[in-house]
Amino acid sequence: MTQGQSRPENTRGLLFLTDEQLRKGIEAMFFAYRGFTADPDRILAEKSYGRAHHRALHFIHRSPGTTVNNLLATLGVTKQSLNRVLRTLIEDGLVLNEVGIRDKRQRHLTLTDAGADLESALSNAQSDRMRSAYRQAGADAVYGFCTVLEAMMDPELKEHYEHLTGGEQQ
Amino acid sequence: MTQGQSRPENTRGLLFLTDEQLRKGIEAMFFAYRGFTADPDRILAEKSYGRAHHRALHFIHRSPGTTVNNLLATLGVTKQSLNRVLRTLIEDGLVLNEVGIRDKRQRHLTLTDAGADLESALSNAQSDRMRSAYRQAGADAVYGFCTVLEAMMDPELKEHYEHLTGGEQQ
DNA sequence: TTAATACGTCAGTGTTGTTGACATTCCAAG
DNA sequence: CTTGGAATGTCAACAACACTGACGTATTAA
Repeated sequence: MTQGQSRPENTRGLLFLTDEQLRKGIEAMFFAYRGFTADPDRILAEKSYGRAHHRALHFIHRSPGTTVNNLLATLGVTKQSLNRVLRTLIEDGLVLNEVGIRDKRQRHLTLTDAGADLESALSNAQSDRMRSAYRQAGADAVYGFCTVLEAMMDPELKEHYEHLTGGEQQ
Repeated sequence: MTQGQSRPENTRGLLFLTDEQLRKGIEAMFFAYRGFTADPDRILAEKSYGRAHHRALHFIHRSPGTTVNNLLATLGVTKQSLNRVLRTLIEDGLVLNEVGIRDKRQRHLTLTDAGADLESALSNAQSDRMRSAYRQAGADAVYGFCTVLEAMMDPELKEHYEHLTGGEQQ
């Protein structure tokens, strides 16, 4: 905090928000997201992968055995777009693609050891910055951070976010 | 908050953070950023512009008369990439490009009335969601939100962020 | 048997980013 | 006044990642 955001005041139960405060939040999101992706991007560039590969690895790690359709809905891209990424990951031996048992149309996606290694390298790079930011900001700030982010999500996306924590998937 | 993030505990002055908490923050950033850009993206799609046009309009609005080099540093892209975007904005009469007086090599960028109109439409769409999220989350959460985001920025980017608030630009 | 689902793929297109090379204009230092 | 370098603009080529539309193939379910 060098200059810091002035704390919005709560008058008569309704939060008073100036344009300045809102604009500052918008710019904070822009600049912070750049920092958020910077570290994994450097690792990915070495291996000539992109952010899309990172996202796929992350969510496959998070929900091992997930199906293509599940991943599609979580990532919010078209199957053609995801397929391009998945194909290279499978060819390179980072992701396993297994035909479903109950439903043979489905393909279950899992990380191989190599895939888990890369995912973990990317995840660590990102987590390091996140941890440092959390520690700088303090416990209460972290709680507020997540609360605002959750309130900012599209309701449909928020469901995916919450499902991940529940740990379903099949 | 349906499930919510468990509040990290502050033991012996050092914030204790589980992998789960960090991962949740990472996913929150991912899903929230999608919501963050969704509304302006819809407006931009109608006019066959992209996010890059939005960013350019935003920062020109924020610092009227800024130079191309200033904008370049703030946006963190190459001049070729920015030039493509600026050219269409100038051709379409949304941005004014004036040769500098003190230094005639520089081009000073300003929004035209039409440019200001579009910028304001985009900004309002984004601010509406931000305001709603802020109100849902409450004043303390907003303060924490900005604090963590600022701690997440690259130091060099953070300077740009802070300069904007100071309101410099010659 | 038929319709719908899950997946993959081919082809084309658009936005946004990147390098590298090169020209122009202009300021400032020698 | 010449020259080096900074600021700007432009051309070409390329890559990542998104999109649409169309088609094919299993497989499941009605």
